[in-house]
Parts: sequence; C-alpha cells; structure tokens
Amino acid sequence: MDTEAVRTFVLAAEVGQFQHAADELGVTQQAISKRIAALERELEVRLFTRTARGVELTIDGQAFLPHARSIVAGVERAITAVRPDSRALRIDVLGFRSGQAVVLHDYWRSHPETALDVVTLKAADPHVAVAAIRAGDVDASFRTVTDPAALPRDLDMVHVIDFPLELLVGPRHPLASARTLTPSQLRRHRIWVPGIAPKSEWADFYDQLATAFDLRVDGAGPNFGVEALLDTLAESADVATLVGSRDRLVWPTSYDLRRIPVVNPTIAYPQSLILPRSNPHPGLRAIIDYFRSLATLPETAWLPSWATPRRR
Amino acid sequence: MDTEAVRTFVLAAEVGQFQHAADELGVTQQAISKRIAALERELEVRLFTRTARGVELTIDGQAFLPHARSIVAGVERAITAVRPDSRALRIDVLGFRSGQAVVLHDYWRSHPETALDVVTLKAADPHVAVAAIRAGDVDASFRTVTDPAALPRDLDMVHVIDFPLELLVGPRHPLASARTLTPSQLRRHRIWVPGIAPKSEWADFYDQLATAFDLRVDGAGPNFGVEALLDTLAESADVATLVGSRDRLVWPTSYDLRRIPVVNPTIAYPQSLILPRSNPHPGLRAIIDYFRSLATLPETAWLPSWATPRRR
DNA sequence: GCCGGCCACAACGATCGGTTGGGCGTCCTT
DNA sequence: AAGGACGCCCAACCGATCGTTGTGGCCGGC
Repeated sequence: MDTEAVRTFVLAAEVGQFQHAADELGVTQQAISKRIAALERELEVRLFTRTARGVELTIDGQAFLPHARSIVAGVERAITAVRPDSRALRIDVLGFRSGQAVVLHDYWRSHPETALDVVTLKAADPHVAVAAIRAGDVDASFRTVTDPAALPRDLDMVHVIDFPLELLVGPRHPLASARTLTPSQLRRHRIWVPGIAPKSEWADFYDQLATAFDLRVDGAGPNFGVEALLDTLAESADVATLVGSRDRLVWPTSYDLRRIPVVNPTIAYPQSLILPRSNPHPGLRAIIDYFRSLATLPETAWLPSWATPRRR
Repeated sequence: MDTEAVRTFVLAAEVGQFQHAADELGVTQQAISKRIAALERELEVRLFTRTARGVELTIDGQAFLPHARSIVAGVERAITAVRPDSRALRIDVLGFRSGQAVVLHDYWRSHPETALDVVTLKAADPHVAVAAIRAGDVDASFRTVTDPAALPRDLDMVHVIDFPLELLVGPRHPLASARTLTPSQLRRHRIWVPGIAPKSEWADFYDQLATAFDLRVDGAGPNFGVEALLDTLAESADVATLVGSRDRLVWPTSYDLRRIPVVNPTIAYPQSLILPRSNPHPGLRAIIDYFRSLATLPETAWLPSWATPRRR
C-alpha cells in the first residue's frame, strides 16, 4: 500500500472531488483516479461512489477513512522522528527494560502528546553518549560520568533520581523468604552481576559497595543476556543478584524469582542525565522535573562517592 | 512511502539480517536491500549500519522503529476494517454529532480495544439502513421504524436509550434566561426544526409532540446545515429549536446559545438499534448494555406512541 | 590464508505511476 | 430540447521503480 495513495484518499474524501484533490496536489485528475483505483483494487472494496458532481464515500470508504487518517498521521510522526531539523525529543537509555526507560515510559503515558523517541546506544563507554549528544544525534542520555572533570564544558550532567536496589533470588536461596534485607545480611552470599565492563561506572559502584559492606560481588564472566541470568538464579541455591527497584524484568511465572528490598541502609544507584549546557531540548525540563518528583531516598541511604544525593 | 518497505524495515530490524528477512518474505536479499535503501533515500537518513554478520539499527533507525510499527499496525487495522470476512463491528448512526455517536464514542473510549467503525448512511429512509444490515454492509443501525410490522422478520429492533430534549435558544429569546422549562411554557413560541422529511420518524415525533402539548413546531424549510440553524437562532428573538441532551453541537463561543432542559414532563426521544435477529455481531451485546446502563427517564416522561419506554 | 556468510552494485525485464488525449454521463442553462 | 460545463473513466505512451540474476567486497572463523 502506498501512503501517497492513502493521503490522496483522505484528501479526496474531504473535498469530495478527485478534480479538486488533483489541483491541490498538483497532479492530473487521472492520477488521482488511478491512485484510488489501485487502493480499491488492493482492498478489493469500492471506496467511493462516483457521481456527476464528484465522489462520495461508500460505507466501506467511511469505515476506512479514520484508519487512513491514522496511517497518514503515523507516517507524519515517523518522518518528523528522523528529520534532523524537526526532530522529536530523543533520549538515550541504557536499555529498554532499565528503570530509566520504565520511568520515561510512565512520563510519556501521563504526557502522551510529547513527541518522544527512546533509543539506546549499545556501548558501555559513556564517551559514545557524550559524542552522540555533541553531534546532535540524541538530545540527552541517561548516563553517568563518575569523574565530573571528564565531561566536556559544553555538556551538563544533572542528577535526576536514585533507584533503590533489590536482591533478586530464586526459591532455593537461603534468603528467599525474607521480606526485607539489610546489607550485612548479604555478607558471605555470592552476588553475581555479570557483564560489568572493567573501570565502568558500574564496576566502580559495585567496588565501593563491596568495600563498604564487606560483600562478595562477583562481576566476572560474560553477559549472556538477562534470560541466562534469570535461568541461573532460578536454579541456584547460592547465587543472587541486585536489580534496581524500577527495572523491568520479565520472566516466565514458573521461575518463581523474588525481589527483596534492601534496607537499613537502602542502597541506591544514582541516575544522571547528560544534556547540552546551552539550548537543551525544551522538552527535557519537564522530564527532569518528573523524575525528581518521584519518591526520594531516606536520609540514611547509601550512595557511591560520586553521587550528589537528592534527599528531602 | 511504501508500507511494504516499512513492514520490511520492521522485520529486518527484528531479525537483524536482510538475508533472513528475505527468506521470511520469500524474496531475494537484494530486494530487501533495495527496499531499505529506498526508505533511507526518502527519509534522507541511514536506518541500518551494515556489518559482516547482518545489520544493526542506527540511532535514527531506533527512533523510526516504533513509528514504523505503528504504521504497520494502522495498515493492518485499515485492512481488517473493510475485509468482508474479518470486518470490525460497523454501526450506522444518524450523524457524527448525534447523541448516538457521542455515546458510542464514550463507549469506545472506555473499551478502546473494540474494533469499531462508525459510519452514516446518508438517507432519511430507514429502509436504506434495513437493506444495508440485511446485505451485511453494516452490523447495526441506530434507527427506528415506527411501525414494527414494517421490519423484516430476520431483523430485530431493540430500544436502547431515551434522550431528553432541550430547548436551544439565542440570548435575545424571551425564554433565554430560564433554568428549566415545562412544555406548557413553550406554547406560542415558535419551534423550528428544519430538514424534517415528511412521514419520517421525526415528522411523526414532532406531530405527536405538537398535539400533546399544543405546540407550534415548524418543520418546514430545507435544512441548510447545522451552522445555518445556529446562525439563525443566535440572531433571532423568537425562534428556538429542540436538541437531544447528548447531541454535540459545536458553535463559536461568540454565539452565546443556551440549552435549557425541558421538564415536567421530560420530553424524550427514544433511540433504537436495528440488528440481525440471528447471529448479530458479538460486540453489539456490550454496546447495547452500555447504552441501557446510562441514566434512565423519570416515570412521568413523555414519549411518542411507538416507544417502549425503559424506566426504573 | 582460505572459506563462508552477508551486503552492495550492475544489468535486465516486468510492472507501476505519471501524462496526454478522448469519450461518456449528468446537470444546468438557454 | 440542445448545448456547454464539469467530473469521471479508459487507452496509449513513457520514464521510474521493483523485482530478478550475477558479481564483487568485506569481515569473522577455522
């Protein structure tokens, strides 16, 4: 189906004449006639009844019209999503299931008029995101550079939210039936966080965490994907992992995995947004405010050294 | 833009390989390559990065993907809306601003998953609707045949709701400042209801109404459209009209028209739905129930002779 | 260093989408 | 009732497009 034909159909339905639509589009009436005929042939349905003074929608045409409008609107949105000059707000997240993306989705659902595109740069290195922002490929990125001096002067990094961590364990794990846990209870249990790149933001976070609470955090081993990790957890009696409270993890219900909040102190992972210092996309303000309006941490929460905590 | 290309893009993005997508679609890899290239040329943006083991979405490609899915879904819905065998529930209303359509829209908003197409047969004669239902062109019609014997045996007519009438007047009309009105207060005022076809359901209604309350209901004159009617009302100091409480009338706010409920007794216009007696569309049941669940009339309401009133 | 897998480019035929030209039916005017 | 205006369709033609087959380049694995 040619979307030009669909657009032509909508226009012809609105003006009620092929001739008028043809003038509007700067083509001949015969071209309109053929476009509609092609559409009718494809749908195997008559869309217009031809009269001496123009055309009129058939029942099928009436039923088709709103869907046609929706297609045209969809094409319109799709084009503006990639047109460099009229690009929608485009934000980089770590992954579509990350807490960042989940909260961003919540924001969009409460502000559905926002033209928002969520993308993910498949690179652990925050410099990739920094370069993408400076190049104008994305408007902002939910990443953190732990050393503020490493951030170029034309970019800004704002702290937007902290996600409390929860322990994720299978049913055979000794801590499986706990309602909540303190960090000291995690001592001597193996915490497996695969796929952490050395010297990355996450490596640093878990290093600090392990030191602070004398934990066994094992970041070694390749990341075979979240499914493989969940598989392992479900079976294992001694492996657990940490996930953000807002992370979306989908697993078969047969897995019977449990998420157990860590408290006293709460362990939180700070989330920042990197954006241009000058002329940031105007839609970012509301998104930052939305993130910051969400529940904040207790005074006692533990945060890594680089965090600039937001507390009430 | 060709929707086949869009569908191809979505598939290629999902499988990550042109070759695989080509196998899936039963064409050569080169065809896929050209489709994507054409899309990229049209959008003036690179959608994939080509690698040795397949393709990967660019940032722009990621931004484009959800919109592409929405286009594909829109095309899907558009096709099912007209495919005779898989047709969505299709209901005929008197007009898109009628109370019928308004309530139907309310229903759809609370059940957005319903595949519903609203059409209007531009004919005053209910036999047109009857024929359309019998032919399968529509599933049901919000029309009334006042003589039940005139309804073919294979069709059923169910009473679904009554719409109380309100007086619509301009600011200079002597009744303009009333909060409510009784029918007897309308006596001697001219009530203008243009565009009523002789011997139609509406002619009969207003005949009975005029007789019952000794009113001056003027149904003469051609209908120049609702705008012309509103124009006249806004200016006039002695012309008023009756509208259903659920009818949607949009007018410039400068008009300052008022809708005044008629009470003691309420005057109600009964609404029926004509549908096939055997194998009606399964979605109709919920719609009928929805209409019937809405506020019913007081015991004292006036209804035309053919009505089968629904009262608590 | 070779092989295998995947994508791009080139050439060719079929199809498609546009134009011009001509004809028919309806409505309005004279 | 005849003529003109208008809007539609059909036919013929032409350039662009979409598919095919054939070929070459690039990259990763053995």
